[in-house]
Amino acid sequence: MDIEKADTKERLLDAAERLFAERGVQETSVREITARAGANLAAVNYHFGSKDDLILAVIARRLGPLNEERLCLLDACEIPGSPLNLTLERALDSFIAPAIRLYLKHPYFMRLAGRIVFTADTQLRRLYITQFEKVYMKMRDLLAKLLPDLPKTELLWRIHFLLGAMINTHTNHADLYELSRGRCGIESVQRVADRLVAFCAAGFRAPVPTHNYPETGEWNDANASPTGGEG
Amino acid sequence: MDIEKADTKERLLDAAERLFAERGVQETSVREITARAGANLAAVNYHFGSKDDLILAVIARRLGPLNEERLCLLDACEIPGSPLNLTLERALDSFIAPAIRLYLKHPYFMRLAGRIVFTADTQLRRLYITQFEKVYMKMRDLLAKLLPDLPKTELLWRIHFLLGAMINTHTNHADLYELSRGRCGIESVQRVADRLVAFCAAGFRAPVPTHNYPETGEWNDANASPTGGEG
DNA sequence: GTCTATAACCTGATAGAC
DNA sequence: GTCTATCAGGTTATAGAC
Repeated sequence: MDIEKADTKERLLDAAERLFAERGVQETSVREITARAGANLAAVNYHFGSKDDLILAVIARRLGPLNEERLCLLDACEIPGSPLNLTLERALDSFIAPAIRLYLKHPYFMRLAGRIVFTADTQLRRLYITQFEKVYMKMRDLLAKLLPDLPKTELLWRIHFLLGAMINTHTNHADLYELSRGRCGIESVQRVADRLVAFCAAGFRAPVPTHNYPETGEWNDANASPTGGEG
Repeated sequence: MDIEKADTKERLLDAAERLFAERGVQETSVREITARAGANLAAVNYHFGSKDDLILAVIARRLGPLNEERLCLLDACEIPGSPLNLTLERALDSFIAPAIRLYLKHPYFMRLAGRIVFTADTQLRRLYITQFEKVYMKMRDLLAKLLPDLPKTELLWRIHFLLGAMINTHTNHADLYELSRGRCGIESVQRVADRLVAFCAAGFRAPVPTHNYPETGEWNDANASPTGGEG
């Protein structure tokens, strides 16, 4: 079997992934996608049903495996009886490193992923974030064990900071590359996970600013109202 | 003079700011903007010339003052002869606090600002980032003075992390609010600057991961080619 | 300044031939 | 499966009445 060219369906996914990352999801027309994939205008509707379904397929193709790897690595961190307070870096690395590796392999997708988190399209965001919730909760619980003295509210804020730092890293690295005149370039991205882990580990271990509020020990996941309002 | 209602031009800016933040720039039609502003469809073209010029006006109205305040506060940090190594928190606060304050006052704009940084629209991004460069360089130079032992490449990476953490904070705070079941809510956002400063200050002071590369002492701003390519 | 009507264009989706 | 042709609906921008 020759390598030749992939089938139309996969070529459409590749073309859409790249164009969505480069020009935006809403801003990319089906015509552009089919043109780049060397397919006919009707191909998207034939293979995927609609443009929306193509978007879902582009996301699902890579996001599922990414979060599976994270869950697997996070699980491996929980070795009973081991000195937990020494494994903060490992826990953070289990979450961060898979994303950096995927960025090296599929930079267009990871740029697209970051743009989706920061998009105003609530439907698309909701879909993406829903697939992320399991990883989030596992990491949150693991970090809570590793940092038992850190108030829960503070921990959640710091995870929020970590997420921003990581997403900016794999989405807008081109800015840093340009600003640094190539010194923070693609050849050093393999060390980015280490840098980001070091930065965030120190941040998580930082003393809590000033106040000291009463804290409950629960996440309140249980009594969650299904229709939680946004603030 | 009655408060009554602002003039059409300002009502258009307010409506556009909110709709751009909630639904996206490209996704918002002039029809929606004029409808919300209680103006006629032709009003945008009459007052601003085009939709693109309206976008510029929305950004310029608030971004200029924000960066002016940051420059002013960063300047105030440089007091000759003072113990510089104790003012890292103050330097970071000079950059972060104005953004958090603006988020409290105009949340729609700061959400829009974050979305623009993560948009695929290169023209819009370029415009936004250009207005940001002066603040960036001043903060970078100030941090370099405060952290003379930190390699320059490492410093640039850490500023990149800081930017992501801050932008995520004022753009996607609604997610954190929801995930925390209201515990990381709007009533505690006034303390967010302190939290973010503490997190990042610790990150900047963290030991450099492993390697130790030869470092030049310059930023290479001078011999910058005007058409720098993106990586 | 504000409005209506419309031009010129682009979009996603589809019917039907091959 | 792939193609052409086309539909129905949305977009920005503008000309011209008031």
